Amino acid sequence: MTIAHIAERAGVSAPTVSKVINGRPEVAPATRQRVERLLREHGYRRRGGQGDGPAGLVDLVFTEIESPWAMELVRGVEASAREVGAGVVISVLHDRAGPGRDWVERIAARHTDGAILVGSRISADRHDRLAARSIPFVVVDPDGEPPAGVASVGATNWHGGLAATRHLLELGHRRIGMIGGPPGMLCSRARVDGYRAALETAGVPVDPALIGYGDFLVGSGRDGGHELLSLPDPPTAIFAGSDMQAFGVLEAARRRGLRVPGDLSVVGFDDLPLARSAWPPLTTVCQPLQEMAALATRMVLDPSPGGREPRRVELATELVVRESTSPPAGR
Amino acid sequence: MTIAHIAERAGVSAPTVSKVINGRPEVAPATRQRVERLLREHGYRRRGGQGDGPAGLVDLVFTEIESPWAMELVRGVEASAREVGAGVVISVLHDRAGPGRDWVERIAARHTDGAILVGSRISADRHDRLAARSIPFVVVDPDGEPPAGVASVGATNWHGGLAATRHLLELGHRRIGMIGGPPGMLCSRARVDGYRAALETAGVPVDPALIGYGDFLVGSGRDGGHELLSLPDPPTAIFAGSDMQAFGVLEAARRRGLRVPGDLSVVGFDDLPLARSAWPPLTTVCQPLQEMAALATRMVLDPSPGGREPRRVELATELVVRESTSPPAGR
DNA sequence: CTGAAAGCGCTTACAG
DNA sequence: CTGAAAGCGCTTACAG
Repeated sequence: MTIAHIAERAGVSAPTVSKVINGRPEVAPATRQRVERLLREHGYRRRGGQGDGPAGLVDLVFTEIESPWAMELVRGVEASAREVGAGVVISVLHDRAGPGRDWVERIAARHTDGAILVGSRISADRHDRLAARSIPFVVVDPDGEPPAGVASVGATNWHGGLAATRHLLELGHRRIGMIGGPPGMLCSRARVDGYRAALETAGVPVDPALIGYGDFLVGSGRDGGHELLSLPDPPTAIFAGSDMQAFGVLEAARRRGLRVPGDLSVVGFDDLPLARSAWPPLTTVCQPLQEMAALATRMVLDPSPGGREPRRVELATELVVRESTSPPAGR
Repeated sequence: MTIAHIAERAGVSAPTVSKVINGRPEVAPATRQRVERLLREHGYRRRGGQGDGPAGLVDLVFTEIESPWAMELVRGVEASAREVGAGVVISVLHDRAGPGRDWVERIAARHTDGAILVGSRISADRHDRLAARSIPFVVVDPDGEPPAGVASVGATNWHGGLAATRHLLELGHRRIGMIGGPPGMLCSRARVDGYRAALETAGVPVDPALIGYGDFLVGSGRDGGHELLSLPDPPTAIFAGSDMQAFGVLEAARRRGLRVPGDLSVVGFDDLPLARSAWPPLTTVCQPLQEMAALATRMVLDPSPGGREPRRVELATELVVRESTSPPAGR
């Protein structure tokens, strides 16, 4: 499928199609739309010479890569990209607002076969530009509700939050603190809502003073932990929105001379490899990060000519009980 | 610099140059050599059309990415690549023997601007192929002595091992265990040699039973820790070749009911962000991973027309004393 | 806003 | 083993 083919079908000349692809301004809106639609329908790809073929590249775009959490995703994407001989291009946005205006042009210039966005937004404009160049893409753990027609991959965060909180309730805890991730992120909100749902189902009142928010990193767990433990009536258990936050809570507890789980039970979320080596080994909600990454990669790289309609997939989470939880001291 | 220019200078036709670049067999050895030399000297890069310019891609090749250690390198490379608008392609070899035969062809096909190899070997064959396509490359923490003419980046590992061991000696320890990384890796051997040098300088005999080797990951620290602590005359301090191994040692100590640093002092190597959040906060040797990565990226991406001769650079390490070390119990 | 013409860098098929 | 010729996909400069 070359520029000439598209031009013929659109009833325009090759140069005009070239201009549309390169985002030149001097094209009539109606023409641009007609050409973009054909480009998309035929899955046009630039070929940089006689028989270049696809570049064999997936773009993996993070907002931050401070947590080992990101590495799990990298491992998953790398492994499935390798299976089909593709390379993985990593970039870091440092901004949850999503990729900038010229991002699509940059990745198109390197002939990327598809893009995976992690934890960011995707504007309608970026979405349209990707579609015009038929670069498939998926959002993992989107920040906010993605626009209609955007495929996404996540985990059953609500269920995870429910299971974690239920576990603490079953051990006999009644004052259970929660330190969530960024409140704007769907995955984070769902975990908090699962926590609330478990409390409400058990007839335990939800105390807003027991709910804090952070950024999924160690520091926010430490700060949130100190805050909750300074309360006049402190919690006997804390559910953290991520394993890193849980590590921060452990640190805060130790600094205050509290033993875990004797004086304070702690539950994390993610089940990073490190959770097993923490002290005490961390009870946490396992989300299959590598599988999520592999699925996103396949969605983006596999032509699957029939099923091009965008999907929203949530993979199952599972509570993993280790040694950081026990009945509260009073019992 | 186009194929036509090279052809003119080599006194051959453009198709012949094209054949050399694409590794076609039907070129006389003498011609091939002459063309390859010119290609290299002029830093020829394929341009996939009128004004494609460089692809803006750095290949970052790991043998494994299980440790958060790898993420620090990724962060450093990504940050400096971004400065010059380049993307970072990550791949994982799962083999310390280095990249396979067709690796150079694959990265050349995507027009990579340079390659950074982490912790692997680079064969003379791969080296020659990279040179023929003038793809600059650097090895970070090479496995074994790299061939002559290969640029490398590392840290002052020997000094780090010396400083860590000296610190333990100054605290009064005399039986100091060491759990090193893979004995084949230069960075690992240098740390062990620094340990030996410190002991010898202090007049403390080196006991081979106190030296173990592993793979830089948590598991090998745990296993090595248990082994050392099972000795009839166990060490009062352990120096681990990496922070992850030190975490494993902490785990082994706790499983045996030993307190750190009361019953056992532990020193790591790397100073990962996690070292600060460990319990107790880990005394460790800081190596500037992000700076090492940034330097490697600049070496590979910066044309620096004058200074093309390969360099070997070691960045300084520094002991960071936290709370996992103290005088031995007897004192 | 559009396209015929010229041009770019590269590759292929084939004659020698 | 080599290269003149033809061709590919794309872009640019410019006339209308």
